[in-house]
Amino acid sequence: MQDIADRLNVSRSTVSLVLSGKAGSRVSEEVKEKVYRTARELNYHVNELARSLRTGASRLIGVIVTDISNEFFGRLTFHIQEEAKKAGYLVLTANTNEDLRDFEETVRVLIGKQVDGIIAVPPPGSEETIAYIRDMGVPVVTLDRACEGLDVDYVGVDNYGAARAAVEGLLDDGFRRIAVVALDLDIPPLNERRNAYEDAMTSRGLQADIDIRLLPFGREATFDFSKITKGLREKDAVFFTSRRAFTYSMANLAERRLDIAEGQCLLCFDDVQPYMTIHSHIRYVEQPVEAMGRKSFECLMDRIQGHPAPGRYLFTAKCVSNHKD
Amino acid sequence: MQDIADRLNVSRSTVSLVLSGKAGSRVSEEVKEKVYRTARELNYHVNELARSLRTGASRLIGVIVTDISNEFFGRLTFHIQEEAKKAGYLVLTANTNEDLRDFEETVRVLIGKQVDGIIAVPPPGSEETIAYIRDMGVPVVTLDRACEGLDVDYVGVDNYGAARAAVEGLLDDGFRRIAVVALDLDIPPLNERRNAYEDAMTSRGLQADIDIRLLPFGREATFDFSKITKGLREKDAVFFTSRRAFTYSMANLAERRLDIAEGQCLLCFDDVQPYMTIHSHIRYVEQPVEAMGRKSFECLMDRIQGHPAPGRYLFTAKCVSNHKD
DNA sequence: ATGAAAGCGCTAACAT
DNA sequence: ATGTTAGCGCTTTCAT
Repeated sequence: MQDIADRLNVSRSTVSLVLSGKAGSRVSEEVKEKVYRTARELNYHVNELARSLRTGASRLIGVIVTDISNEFFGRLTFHIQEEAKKAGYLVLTANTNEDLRDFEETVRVLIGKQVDGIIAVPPPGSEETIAYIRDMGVPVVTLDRACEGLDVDYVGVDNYGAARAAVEGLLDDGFRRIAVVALDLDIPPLNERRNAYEDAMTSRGLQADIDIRLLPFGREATFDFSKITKGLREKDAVFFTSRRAFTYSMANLAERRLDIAEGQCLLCFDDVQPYMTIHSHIRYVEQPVEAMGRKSFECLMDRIQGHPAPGRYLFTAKCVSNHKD
Repeated sequence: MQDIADRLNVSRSTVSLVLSGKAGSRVSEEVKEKVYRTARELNYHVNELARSLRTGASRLIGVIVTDISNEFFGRLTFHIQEEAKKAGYLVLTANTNEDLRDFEETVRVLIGKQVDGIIAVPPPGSEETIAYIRDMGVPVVTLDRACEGLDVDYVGVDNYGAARAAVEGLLDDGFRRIAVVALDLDIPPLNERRNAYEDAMTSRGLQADIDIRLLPFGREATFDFSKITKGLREKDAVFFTSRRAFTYSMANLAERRLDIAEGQCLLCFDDVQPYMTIHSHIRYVEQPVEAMGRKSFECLMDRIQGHPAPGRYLFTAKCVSNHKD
């Protein structure tokens, strides 16, 4: 910058004004032109770090998810990034693997990097950390999972409502003996979906048929899958409360050469469209991932721009089926 | 920092020394202790931006992929991030959607943010941009796709070798009429896989049976899928050159109620393990994603730490089958 | 063992 | 319309 100024016999401030687009009519067109040209010649790039230090805004946001390799979070992140790009922000992404320590550490590092805001999928027990972010004066919006009793932005889906409607749809269509296969993870969305199932069954007087199978969470978990799925063939329908529960089961079914019964209906919370060929009757609950990603970024921008009141945005999810008729 | 110094009647330098862990024996244990305590009391966090400005190292790296919501890239990114975390780096991620302009712009922004290095999946035609990054003095490693004629780090898989072995494996097992379904995208990995197929067929005197179906690239592409897949049922086997080609086809098959022929073998380049239930004979080529992710970060670190010579790391991919016997 | 001072590259009052 | 100056928060050499 000094180089440009020297070459042109103007001051650094003038160059700064021009290059940051804040010149307006304060600098003559002639000088502006020269500055631009010289900057190009010298292959000059502003040092955003220095700029951020001075302005107090890094134009960086942090996105903390459970696991970016999970397609659901991958898609959310993608849409957040596309919005961020338009708004001139860059996105720092990090994974928690549902680990609280990891989350805390990541938050610390992100704040150290002076991010202008954070969008986070809070792992279990992270309420304090979320409150801490907010108290540090860093705008934060929680995604996918709400933080109970915390007045902070939240963007998510109506898990209970969508799951309940889907299960009742099953019941309406004559599927009565419905089992659940779920990841053994204590997080709100999964809990709500299970609760919706239990309530739906109970409201139809089918509490005796409530049947929940838990899949251990974690990659390397070795366990007896066949034991967990024992008797599943006899069910009218199976409700998988997340894509991971579904794909995990499918993969294991394949390995053990088990199969799915003929007229059985498979219901999954989350898009499993590519699996529609597997079986003649699959239904899934489709979350509006793109809208959620966009909304969470929009929320964050509102907060960064000083909007005071946090909001809670609950999206509805619709059920899709591949069944004839 | 000044606050801490004031409270303790020491200088900022002393505080800095202690807090950055460079104190060694230069500061008395007593003062060190006090500094730590006071920092905690005041809830002090170093401003990494200022530190980076001063030290010239941002501890930030950029990862540019095609599309983070694609599971392959999501997993690569995940493993890069886990390595980065260990090494004390944060990762800025961005998507190009295979668009060159987008890539160039992203590179510009990342360099402006003073990233210490970039790991990139280069979109078609990005050789110049890659060279530019390098010439700017920013360490760069290309991932998944090599840049022809550019002496820059590269981490990828032996696409040709793995595809050729997989197709010849099919031929050895008596599948002769093999068709290809591929995304219509001019990128090295996809091209190599197609070439391997053509060469394998030709080497067995089956050039007359070469049959390649192209799927338009891009989300909103509307086209006549059934036209593209016409006659596929009659083939002995179908080779999908990428997961996207595979899942896309599966999704469409499902929609149109088409099906796959009995004894047919489905071969896919990339892990489609969860689909193993679909059909009795599926093979897929499994890329060592974790190793690739780790290696690319390791490479970048080498370069950042001043290692001079770029390397090319070609991983081998193995073929997996679900067929009995 | 500790402090003073300069400076990383930029911006923004304020002055001219 | 342009320049001067101070300073963002930190590190680091050089003195003491």
